[in-house]
Amino acid sequence: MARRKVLPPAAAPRGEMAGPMAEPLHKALIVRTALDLLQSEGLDGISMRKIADLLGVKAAALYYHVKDKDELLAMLADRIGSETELPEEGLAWRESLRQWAVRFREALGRYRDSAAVMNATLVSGESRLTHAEFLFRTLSEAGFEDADVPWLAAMLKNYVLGFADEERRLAERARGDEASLSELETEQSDRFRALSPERYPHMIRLAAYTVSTDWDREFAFGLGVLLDGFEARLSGRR
Amino acid sequence: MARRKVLPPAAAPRGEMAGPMAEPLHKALIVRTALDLLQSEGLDGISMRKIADLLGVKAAALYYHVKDKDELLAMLADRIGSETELPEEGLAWRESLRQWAVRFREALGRYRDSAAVMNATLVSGESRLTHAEFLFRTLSEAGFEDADVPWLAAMLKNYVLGFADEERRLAERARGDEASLSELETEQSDRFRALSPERYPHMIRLAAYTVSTDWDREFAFGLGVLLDGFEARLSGRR
DNA sequence: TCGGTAATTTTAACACTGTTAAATTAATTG
DNA sequence: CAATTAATTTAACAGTGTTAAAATTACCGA
Repeated sequence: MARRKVLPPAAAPRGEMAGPMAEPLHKALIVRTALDLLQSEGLDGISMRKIADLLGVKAAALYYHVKDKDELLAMLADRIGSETELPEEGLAWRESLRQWAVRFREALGRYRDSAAVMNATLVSGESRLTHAEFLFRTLSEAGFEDADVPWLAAMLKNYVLGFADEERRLAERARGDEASLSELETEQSDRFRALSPERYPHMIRLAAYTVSTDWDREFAFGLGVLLDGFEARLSGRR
Repeated sequence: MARRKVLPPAAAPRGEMAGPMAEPLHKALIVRTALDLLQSEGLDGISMRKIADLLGVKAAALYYHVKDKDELLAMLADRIGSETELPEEGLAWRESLRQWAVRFREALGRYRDSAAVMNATLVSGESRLTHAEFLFRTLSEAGFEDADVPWLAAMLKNYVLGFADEERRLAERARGDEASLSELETEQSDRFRALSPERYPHMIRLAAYTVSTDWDREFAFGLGVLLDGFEARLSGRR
């Protein structure tokens, strides 16, 4: 009564990274499939049953390899984070942090709802811990006070995550506007047309800048602002 | 076959705020109940059926007054936000933004998972729009360039939300550690004991600062850093 | 007061969700 | 080949958001 055969004999080269020598194959396969599903359906579209379907397996089988859906999501988050390469050694702290932020955002940009996935899970995996350690070390060696370092690190991380989320939100709204444009009459941003110009004059005036925008530029801008703040705290003041 | 009687005749004074003259009573009641549930069970514990139970009603009844669970959550977010009083007129921009951030955080602190609720919903309600308008106006009148204003506003908002979320996360972990302390042996922070000191030396050294901490002080610190960044962008550079 | 209409609420169901225990099948080892 | 372990399925539980149709309640004019 031949069943499936998810790479039973071959595969699993073993020893490429050694580490805990842990699970050789299936866990990674599940994560990869879940990542595909994340890409095509978004975070809300991820369910154990759908992942199992994609693997040609019943949902309960997943629980032999994975404890929880939470654990699975944490693994997803760690895989996404793991695509961020740490900056080379020896850079000035500001440039080092800047590069990290840029690359982290790039990694987030490669997957749908990635920021939401990161926010929904605790830091526990290898790669995310490594990143935290990098931030802590860089800030510490830059001369920031010990008590401040964790908060500065959190600020930088949250800036990137917040920006990525904002990006997604606005992109989604843009998509929604397109849809309602070809479906019904409304010509510009649905939501903004409804605003009373007397109550929200500045919002209406400035809304344009949030629509057609150069994301890379704006990300760099905000990052510069934040790092300026860091720098102010380091030299002089306090 | 006498049924309930959710304030049928009396109540609904009408005219206290006029506005769209809209729904007089039930919508507000549902929101209030949902807010209670949020307080006692957290965001994950909120379900239409539980809200209905608390009201002595079947779940489907809610859909006569409310379109969606999403709409309901958006109303929750707006109610939470509405407890932030805007700073008085005439303050310097920095002090004005500082006060807004402090008060917004206070409002978030009054409800459980409030940051998550804000993040899970689009800005659409009265109060959140008013806050956005306030930020836009303040930044605009402070002299920041039009194109930058929306991003600066987003940064400030995201800082407060990110901090509130971090606060909740760490508080939750602290609670988890207490539990495992009285349940099993582990003496300090579960998660950190497991970290290899050679891999994550800085994290381990600095972890202490994230445990027993003065949240108010740290919030003010980060806020100062951020506003320093704003200031640097305004005077001098660029 | 009665009857009809409109405003609400319930009943019942659909199509999902995460998760577990027990039974079953496949693979591996002695 | 037999016995043991590994992996998967079956079946079920308890819950989720949401909708259509039926039942009920409230209201309002005749």
